[in-house]
Amino acid sequence: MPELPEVETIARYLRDGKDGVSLVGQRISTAEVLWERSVAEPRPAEFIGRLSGQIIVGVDRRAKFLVLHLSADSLLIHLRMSGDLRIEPERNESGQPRAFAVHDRVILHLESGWRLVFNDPRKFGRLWLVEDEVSVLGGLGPEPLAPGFSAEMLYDRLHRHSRKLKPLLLDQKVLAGMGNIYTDEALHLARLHPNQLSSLLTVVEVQRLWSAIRTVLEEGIRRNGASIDWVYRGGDFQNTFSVYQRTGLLCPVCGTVIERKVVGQRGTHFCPVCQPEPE
DNA sequence: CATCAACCCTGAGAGC
DNA sequence: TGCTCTCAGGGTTGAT
Repeated sequence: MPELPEVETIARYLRDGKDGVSLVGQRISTAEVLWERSVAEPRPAEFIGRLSGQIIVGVDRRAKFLVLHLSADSLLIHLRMSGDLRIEPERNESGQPRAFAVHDRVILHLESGWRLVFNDPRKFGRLWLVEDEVSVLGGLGPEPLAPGFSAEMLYDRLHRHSRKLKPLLLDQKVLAGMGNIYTDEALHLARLHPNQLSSLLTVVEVQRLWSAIRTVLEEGIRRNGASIDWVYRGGDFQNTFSVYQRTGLLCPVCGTVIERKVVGQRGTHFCPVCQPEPE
């Protein structure tokens, strides 16, 4: 499930290209919507009409959103659980039109003869075409890897609430980009229990958490994200997990058996010794 | 304000 | 082998 490092990896792929094909500078000829609910706004007919003719002038990431800056609008894409994007030629080697794959949902045809395909088996992903991206992204919390994001800022945000750390870190209004994997890994590295109440954290504990969050996210990006389940993106961060999906295996730090419990409706993995349960 | 259930979906894995 | 059942997971919405 794409989180900040995976989305960053995809953004770089779209921007810098792999086979020398980048989205930047390309003009959209038209679009196809194969599953209407994948388009959050506007209505599919307007979505297609407004996209046609626009030029992709830049590709960015904000939290877990991909942001395609177009000549007149912004196209925002959230991959949610199973979404993926690929760039491919419209025609195969023999010159025949390339067939769509199963679970392809939205297609942007490019004048260059290439196309951008949004594929999403579980249909949770969404696309927004908006004039002002603030209407969608406005409520997001700070980027944890931004240079200006300090431990003091995190302390302030944690102490504004009295919530369990796990659901708080997953809350995109508090901090943008963390998902289940990197939250579990960061809490383990920071030696904090997922049930720890945010308002009770000391300065030293917040400093540890701040550092841990940045460490796991940077390592995730360095490894091109994690490839888990049936979604393979070429990343290998999954090989360095300390706790995530390692229930019953041994903690790499202390050798204790990793436990799993549901916290805030999310499967949560932790080491009961490194991360002692608070009172 | 915090918590929780339901919802949106499909495929994987378990159980039979 | 092949069927049915359960469940994960991000985010939103509505109820408690």
